[in-house]
Amino acid sequence: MRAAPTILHLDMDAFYAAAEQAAKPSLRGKPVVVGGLGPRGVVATASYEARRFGVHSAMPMAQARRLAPNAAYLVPRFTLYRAVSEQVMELLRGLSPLVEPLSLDEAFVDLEAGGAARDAAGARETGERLRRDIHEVTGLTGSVGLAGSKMLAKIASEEAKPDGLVLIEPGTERELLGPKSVRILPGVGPATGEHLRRAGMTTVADLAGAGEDELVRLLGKAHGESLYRMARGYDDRPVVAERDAKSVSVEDTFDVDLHDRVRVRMEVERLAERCVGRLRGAGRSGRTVVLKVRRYDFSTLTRSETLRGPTDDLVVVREAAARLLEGVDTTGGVRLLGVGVTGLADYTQEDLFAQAAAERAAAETGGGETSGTEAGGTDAGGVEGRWPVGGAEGAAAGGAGVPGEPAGPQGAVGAVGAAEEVREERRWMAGQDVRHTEYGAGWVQGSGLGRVTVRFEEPWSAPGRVRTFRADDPELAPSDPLPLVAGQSSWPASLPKSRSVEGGGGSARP
DNA sequence: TCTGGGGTCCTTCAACGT
DNA sequence: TCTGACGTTGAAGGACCC
Repeated sequence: MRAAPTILHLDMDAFYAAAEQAAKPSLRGKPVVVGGLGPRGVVATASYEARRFGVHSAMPMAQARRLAPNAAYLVPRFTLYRAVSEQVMELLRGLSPLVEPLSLDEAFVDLEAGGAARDAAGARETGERLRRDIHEVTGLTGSVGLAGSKMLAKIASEEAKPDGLVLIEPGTERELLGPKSVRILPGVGPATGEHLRRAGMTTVADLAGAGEDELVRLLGKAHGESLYRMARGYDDRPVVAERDAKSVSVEDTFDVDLHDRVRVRMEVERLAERCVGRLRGAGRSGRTVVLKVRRYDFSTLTRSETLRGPTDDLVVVREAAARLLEGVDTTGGVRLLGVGVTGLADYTQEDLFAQAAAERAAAETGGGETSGTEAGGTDAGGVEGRWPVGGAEGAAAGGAGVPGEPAGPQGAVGAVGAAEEVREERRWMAGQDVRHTEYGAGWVQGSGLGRVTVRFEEPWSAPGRVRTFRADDPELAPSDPLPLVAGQSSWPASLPKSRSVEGGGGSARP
């Protein structure tokens, strides 16, 4: 434990929803829910207005719609969130070289390493200045926690929400933690919480009083020991700036369970392509291929195969995934499929060719495959953190589904199809940025039946008017997100190209 | 109309080599 | 040569986090 509260935890308030409200003046002060719009979507973030109706993260979207039928339901726009996140992280890096991002909207900062604060007063002033800067640059609010450890700084920022700052003075930790629920400690989720409750422990003080041996007996060595330390306020985990990923994976939940074995195999191949695209985008290769299957009854199983050496070869990964699928019974239906690679190594050319050659020789498949690397590289490469945008298709858009089999996630097929058939019907997602040659910038409020409704407004304008167009109106085009604050010179100039065909349909106001 | 996606870490068990 | 102890590795699953 440090002598001064110089670990800072920043947590942006209802980040995705707040960014949407900042971008769309007509939604300010209104309930906004961001998440998957398909029949199996869940809530990613709800604005504070929506939370008053009981809507919260990870809730099934259908349930959210029942609780808050008049909220705006939007598909996530990671392009925007990433750009705003980068602005925030840049401000944090101005405070210290030791910044540990946890996600797009959260990070730890070691203020001591940056010399930004040496005592409580200095830390508080730095935190308040940061909050002002964030609001000035992004138009959004964030909550700041300051303490002598990561655990306490995170608890402090939670207490500070929304739009506040809380500092925990060293020496007050146990008194502060004691009466709180065990669930505030990192690593205590629903299962561990219930386990502890059955053992008669509901507060942090109960854990501290139980003793290390008892917690180890209940939860195992690693978990028990770390929890005992945390319960007494000890946490010496350092802020770590750079972390190498240990695995890369992609998965898709289908709108309707898949029963056709051929279709299942095809989806596994597509997932392998996307996975390898991401792997290569990160300049990595991996040794263990993992197949994940969630069945109709939500039971999940994984199968894995470790290769002789690391690879980033599409053919190798695809064939390994296909072999793993052979050993899985899919009768009854498949709800989700995933393909991942673990045991990551840094990419080397030698590894690639040696492994590819060895695997091909061993498998003796050949089958007309050439190098097969192009598909993986161009498909979904580099697009990470995607929401299941495909889930919004089919059911909501009411078109362009795959005949026979219900429409599932369509990322790869959609993109390929669009390249060949430019005249194909355009699809619009609720919340998507657009530009009209006459009316300017706006966003899709809803679409369907060959029509798209657009609200024309900008982050710095008054709430705008709504107009409806034909879905194939040539004057309407997808566009990149605008900065949330007018005249942003620091707004990332090279935003990823907007993905116009990644989903469609749905409505912000059903 | 129940329950996403992308991760990390830990535990258990079995196989295998020494 | 056989057997047990032990460490390592791989496979699978579970809990947790955002």
